[in-house]
Amino acid sequence: MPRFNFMVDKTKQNGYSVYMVRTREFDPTTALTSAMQVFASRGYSNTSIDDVVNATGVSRYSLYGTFGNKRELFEQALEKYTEYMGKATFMKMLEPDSSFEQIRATFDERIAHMFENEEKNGCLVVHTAMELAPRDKDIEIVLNRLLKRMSNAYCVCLEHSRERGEVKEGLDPKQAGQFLTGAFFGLSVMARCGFSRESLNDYVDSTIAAVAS
Amino acid sequence: MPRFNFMVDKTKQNGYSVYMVRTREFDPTTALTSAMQVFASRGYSNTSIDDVVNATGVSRYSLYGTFGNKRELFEQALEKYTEYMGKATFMKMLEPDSSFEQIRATFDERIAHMFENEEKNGCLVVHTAMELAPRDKDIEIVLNRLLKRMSNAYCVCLEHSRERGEVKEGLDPKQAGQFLTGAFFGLSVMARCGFSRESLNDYVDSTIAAVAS
DNA sequence: CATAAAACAGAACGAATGTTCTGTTTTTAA
DNA sequence: TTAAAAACAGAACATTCGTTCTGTTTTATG
Repeated sequence: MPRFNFMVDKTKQNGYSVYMVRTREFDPTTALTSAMQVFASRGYSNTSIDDVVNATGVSRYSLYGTFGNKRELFEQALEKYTEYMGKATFMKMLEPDSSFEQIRATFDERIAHMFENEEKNGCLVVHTAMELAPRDKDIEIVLNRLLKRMSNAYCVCLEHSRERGEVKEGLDPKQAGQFLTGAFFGLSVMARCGFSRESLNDYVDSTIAAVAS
Repeated sequence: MPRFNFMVDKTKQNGYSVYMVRTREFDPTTALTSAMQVFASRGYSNTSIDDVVNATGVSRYSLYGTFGNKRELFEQALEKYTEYMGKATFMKMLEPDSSFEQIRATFDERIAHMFENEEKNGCLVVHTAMELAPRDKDIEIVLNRLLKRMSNAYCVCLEHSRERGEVKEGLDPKQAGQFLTGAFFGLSVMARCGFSRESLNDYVDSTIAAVAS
């Protein structure tokens, strides 16, 4: 007696039985986005299924039916987060004419995101790095890959800028890309320690200045 | 029927009754240190009282009798952590002849601390900033004060170095101090994302180079 | 309309965890 | 030696939380 959607025999057309049955009342994609936001705000352990139910408006049953369990739901949320975190700003750094403005944009976007909510948004990457990565190799790999991608994007942008003589003498773009990535996450920690938006902007100024000529 | 030490009527001499009673079998200071280490590794929520019992070798009863409850124990552990975190290295930066070597030492000490354990040590400040600060104003204040102290120490050291012409032109020491503090915590996040010790050393190189002339 | 089957709502269950309670042991002044 | 009282060990309790179960509703085909 498979009661869950995902248990349905997928050999039948569309994975549904010959009867069309009751339709879903929620959109899994938007539900996942809401879940992702709760996790980003509170981390994994401090977010209960009830929190997710409240945030998404989706019933416990449907959450389990659609996403498996809390852990799998989280993993999908993390995947979505790492895929989309600052995607637009990071993509722009890969374009041939990218410059420091694009580097700054990645930080600005983050600050804006953190102050979006009254209860300040947290960074799911930092949350996960602290509470799960040390005990879960798979999670660590996901995060490590993300940070490598970010470092690379910064690196590429610095190489573009260097051709125009905008980069500090003797700077190794690869190493500097990694530096910017670390500084990027330091920002999230400072924000959670109650630093003002102006302070964070100063911090970004210093960070950019560190690699500019 | 006060069974706990702290409930004893302190009006009697030494806070003890006329009878000297059974002596404590553990040292509260070393127990607090052990508890602090467990919290630093797993954070608040992911550390159970059983974990603390195992780490300290102190019974549940004695923990409650000595420290109150989990929350108060944590607060004392956090206080101890913020008081002693890199105290030696940060103090040295305040001395008149301090230089970049002292700045580097704060980062080096941190890296050494993180790789001290097989299961890498985490940073209790980052843990707490993420999971408690947003919902507890008192905790946020404690962390904010610590970060301000750290920023100031970096600032003072930069002013010393500047007099010897070792600091980058046009750098604002106060702002740069804050920058170094943020970069300091970025380090912890990268470590938890599986970056190698060499990578972290490169990161420190870049950070120091950002403020040096 | 009848029916199969999934979506739904919420009760129920089991495990984990923070906290308290109970009975025993230890200590030293009287 | 006695006695008072805290330290101790571990059982017990209450709550929270992840997960599953049960009964009802909805859908559209036969």
